[in-house]
Amino acid sequence: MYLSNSLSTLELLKKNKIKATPQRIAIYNMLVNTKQHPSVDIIYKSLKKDFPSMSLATIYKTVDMFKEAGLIQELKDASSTNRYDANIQPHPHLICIKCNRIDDLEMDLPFSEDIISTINDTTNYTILYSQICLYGYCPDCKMKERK
Amino acid sequence: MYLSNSLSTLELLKKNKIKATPQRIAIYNMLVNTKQHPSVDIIYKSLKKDFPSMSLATIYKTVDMFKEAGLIQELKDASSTNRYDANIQPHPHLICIKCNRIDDLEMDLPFSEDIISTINDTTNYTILYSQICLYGYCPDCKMKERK
DNA sequence: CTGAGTGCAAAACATTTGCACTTGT
DNA sequence: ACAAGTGCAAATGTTTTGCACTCAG
Repeated sequence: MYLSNSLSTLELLKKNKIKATPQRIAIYNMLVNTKQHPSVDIIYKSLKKDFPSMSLATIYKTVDMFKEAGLIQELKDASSTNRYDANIQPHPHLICIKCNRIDDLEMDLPFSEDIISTINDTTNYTILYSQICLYGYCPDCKMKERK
Repeated sequence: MYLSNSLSTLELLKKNKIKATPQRIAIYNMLVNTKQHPSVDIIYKSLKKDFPSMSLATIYKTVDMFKEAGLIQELKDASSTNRYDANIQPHPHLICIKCNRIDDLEMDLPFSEDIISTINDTTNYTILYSQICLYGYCPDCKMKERK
């Protein structure tokens, strides 16, 4: 089971001082068990069967809270819709500009801590996190596409 | 003048088989003359004095067409609003998560052609372009922020 | 002259908000 | 018990669309 060697979702939320409601546990579990980088709407549809009355607003509030707590990361697909990832390790994303599918790229991050420090020094920004997005056609859309 | 050594906007549009309307010329000129990565709304407000009847829809259609033609690049600020840049050289962006200001980072792109080829081969994606976004506080917001 | 472009208003979405009701601790 | 969370509906903000009018080539 996915939690065998780690905290249960309940414990994780408590550890982060987040009140553990069934909805929040379900949302986190869904995110941690998929590689699909789901949108709020996908989360909503996916949990609909277990929580028929769950509202989109709850999911928006929840993912926002998880993001603030650093439990998940937010990214945007090619059409700008927010997508969520329970893998909080910075890692490049492959984004299909046709179907909006998002995959992870297994690769080292080009921005080391050193580089971030240099950027902070030279630009006067305070960089907190970075994202690398590679846009193009996914394997499926590549075949259908002729341009 | 900014065009002294290059094509006029009129010529550039014609070269790209884009019908050169006054609106399109004005939008492109505005983008090429700023480092601010403006949003559609900013472009709209900025051109309002010269084109009082210009509509937002025209600007949306125009930037989309320019993007498809490869004349500008689109990026998204921290709140997801689309922003535009007439500098089509891939370059990392610094994005303020408080005021949504976007600056360019003068730095080499970590993704060389070689790396893109490798990614294309190993992932079966066809990568067309990439974006590197560094999120944090800009110099102005850094000072105001206390957290 | 004619198809492409523009402006307007309405529509379509994604996301946020206010508030009464419910629930975890 | 009570502050915090949820669900609903309405509001907001951005982007898209349909269509009659206009204009660049």
